[in-house]
Amino acid sequence: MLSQISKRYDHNEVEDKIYELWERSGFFNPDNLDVEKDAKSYTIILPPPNITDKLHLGHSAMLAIEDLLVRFHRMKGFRALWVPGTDHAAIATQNVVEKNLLKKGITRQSLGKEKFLEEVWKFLNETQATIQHQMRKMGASMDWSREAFTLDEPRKKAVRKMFVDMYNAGLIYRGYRVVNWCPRCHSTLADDEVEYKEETGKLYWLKYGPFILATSRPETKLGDTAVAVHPDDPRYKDMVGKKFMIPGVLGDFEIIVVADKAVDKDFGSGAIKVTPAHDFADYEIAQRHHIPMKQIIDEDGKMMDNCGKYAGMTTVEAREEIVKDMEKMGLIDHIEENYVHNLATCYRCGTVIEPIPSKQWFVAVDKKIEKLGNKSLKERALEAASKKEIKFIPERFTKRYSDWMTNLHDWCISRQIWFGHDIPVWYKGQEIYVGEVAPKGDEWTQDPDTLDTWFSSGMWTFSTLGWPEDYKDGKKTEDLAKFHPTQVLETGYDILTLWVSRMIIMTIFALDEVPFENVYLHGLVLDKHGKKMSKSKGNGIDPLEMIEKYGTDAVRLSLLLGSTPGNNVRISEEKIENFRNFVTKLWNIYRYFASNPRAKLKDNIEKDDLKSLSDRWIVSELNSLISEVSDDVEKYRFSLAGEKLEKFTWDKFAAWYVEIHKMEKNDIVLGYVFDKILKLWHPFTPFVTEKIFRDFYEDKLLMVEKYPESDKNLINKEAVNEFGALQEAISKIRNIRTSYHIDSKLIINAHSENIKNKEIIEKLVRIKLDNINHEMRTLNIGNINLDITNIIDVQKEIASLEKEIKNMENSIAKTEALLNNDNFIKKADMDIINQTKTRVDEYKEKLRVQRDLVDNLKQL
RNA sequence: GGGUAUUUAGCUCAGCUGGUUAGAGCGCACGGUUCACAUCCGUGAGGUCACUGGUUCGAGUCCAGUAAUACCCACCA
Repeated sequence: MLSQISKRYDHNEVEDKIYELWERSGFFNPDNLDVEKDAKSYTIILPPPNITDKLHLGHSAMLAIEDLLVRFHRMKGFRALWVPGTDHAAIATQNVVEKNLLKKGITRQSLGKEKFLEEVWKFLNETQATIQHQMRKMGASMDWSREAFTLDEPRKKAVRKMFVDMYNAGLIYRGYRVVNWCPRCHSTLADDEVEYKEETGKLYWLKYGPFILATSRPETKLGDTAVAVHPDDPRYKDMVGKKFMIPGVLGDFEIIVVADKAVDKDFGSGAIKVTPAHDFADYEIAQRHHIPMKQIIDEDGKMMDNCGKYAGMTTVEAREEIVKDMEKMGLIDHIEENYVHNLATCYRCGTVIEPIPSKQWFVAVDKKIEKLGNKSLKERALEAASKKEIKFIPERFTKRYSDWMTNLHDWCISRQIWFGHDIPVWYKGQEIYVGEVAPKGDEWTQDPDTLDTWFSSGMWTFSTLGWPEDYKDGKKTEDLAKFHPTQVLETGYDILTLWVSRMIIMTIFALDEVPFENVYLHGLVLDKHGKKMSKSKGNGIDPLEMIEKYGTDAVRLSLLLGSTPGNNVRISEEKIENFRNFVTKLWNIYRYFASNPRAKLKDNIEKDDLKSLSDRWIVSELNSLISEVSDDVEKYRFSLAGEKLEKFTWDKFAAWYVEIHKMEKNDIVLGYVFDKILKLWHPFTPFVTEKIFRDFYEDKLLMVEKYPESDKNLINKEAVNEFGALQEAISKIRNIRTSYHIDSKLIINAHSENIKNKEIIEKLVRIKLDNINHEMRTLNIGNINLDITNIIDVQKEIASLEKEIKNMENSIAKTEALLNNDNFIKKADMDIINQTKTRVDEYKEKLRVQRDLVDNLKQL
């Protein structure tokens, strides 16, 4: 059989075929799984990647983790479902397509909406196909029959219904407000889509009628309608409530002085100018004091017609001009250079944000409604976390979520871009119609805006599971009943607030339940220097290239091991290469195994099948491993689980048991352990394990085999201890061989009065054991006497042994002191005390052996 | 300004509820290739677990503080 098995594991040859086999089997779809009638479902909805680009290594990490979870639970007998999909990423996609078109000299406006959208769809069909291909290459066991897109027909329908329902419940309203406006994207942005960048600018101190006050934006003076001071500030007490005429570059204008606690007495002069239309804090002050609003900046970020000679300038141009003019008029007190402050920019394109007033659609997060038990969306969303209906892994993110949710303002959901979900609202003069389908009659025009991309992705867990069809009269049916709430949302911590919190809000409203029971947050994938991978830096690692070079299994392992939840992972090609070596190791174990024509995988074993110490030992270790690994995976400790598996496979099984099998030839045990190894590894490295398994069973799939259960009866502590002693003796002899440069081919004579495991020792350390006590200079290891005549440097060996003896004596002293400590005896657990006692006995025994050894050497 | 995390071997990182002589991979040193595997095997060197206190019979692990680093949130005119 071995001759037919290729010497190398050729992942490129194997992987696509295996994936096709899985896909054709239909088992990605839980409806086809052969599970118990009352089997629980296990659902993960894939966080849909943006169709703006192909997948990067961060996505690969996400896919590796989710596939691990899904495969694990599928093998555990769950109705496992993983729904794939992609996100239309409204603004981001529009920007990418716009940029591409600009390279050809075409602008969005010149194409017109319809033609432009055609270009967008052309683009997204391509990237979508690439993404689907990449997911398959990662081995993702997703149910493609349920694949979704945030902007396909079913999702459009769901979004429309959601909007209408929320509107009817009074949670969606239209308001005229100051919003974050990106003059480049020509659209609003949500608060958390704004990025702040530090900038060194100037702080202008203005002579402002009776005041002197500081501002970084003197051009907004044209829109000022008030001055605000702190109510307790004695300097301005008498001025509150009075009106003043302020000299300005376009003539005098009137302001009113108001007292508001938002003002910081200690900053600047303690008085601030209020520009309600172009500053959030000012807008809020204006609301509280009923101050009028005067808009001076338009949607292009330019000064409006009411700005006299400054009209048409950008804010930056206007600032320079106005400052010049104010200086001429003597209105500038002084200018502070190098003033460091934060600049609000658009997270998609980096353009400076202008706060401007605008009519937009909002979701009210603080409004209490009956449907939510007279609570607000915010209250219910906070409850979900505090009542642990949703658990965060790692737990610390609960706090981040709650803090963010507590400070949430009404969510602006309308966007002035072309690509996205249409808003199901129609206008006829002053009349407004909100409904899932357009009202009859020609005179109605639909709202030209589209919805924030998070509105549709916020519905992702249920819009993909048949909502609204599978939800009648508050009852879930079909898929929605079977698979919702989902078990885990696995995603990067960077979108905890952007996305996760919105899903919670939307789902609570639509279904009166949480979207998922657990939120597992993985870190960012960084390069080996801890830097973010990016195209511009050229430090990115392309997942497909790595898969091609090292195989998917190796790539998956490099992303799963050596990391902890919520922490960033550094990855390098060397790391991937390393795990490729492990996959090769697994393959070589298989080659050894299959070199025996009688080799068969064995699902079960009887105690009688265990013939030797080695058998009892490896089977015991295996069964301990099974329960630990299951437990680790269930508790999201993938890295730990993988490391334990690796250690078992490489160090225990390959390095020890397989070597011993060459002598003992217990094929049953070998087949049993190997069978379990393949199953335990499958969720981590699905391809190589499936390939090996299929070589034994043409008509079965490892993917749907039962996950191993630990059999406690096979755990044998004595065997583990005894084998440990054997390993130690062998290591010691090997150690002696290397430290004294004994020719590796030289077979050392040795004798023992009571030889156990003779063959193993002889073979593994190249000695010849007999039980006749010759007259020879010997070195005693355990109960083995090595004939070291003329071989070793006695003094050197004594010195090294004495060092060990000293260490051992220290350990004994420390442990005995502990045992003599009354407090320890009184307070420690009985188990711990017993363990400690056993330990001290073991130490003493070792010490005795070593002392004998030294005495023995000294006599030579 | 507020918050969270990180700090363990030369490098990258594990270490779950406090309890053996703190681990892995890479790198390094030495030795090894007919016998599954040089993408390998064997042996070894290398750590005051950032620092200072505290709680405890017992601290890498818990608490407080300090320092460095990273990130998040808020935004102040």
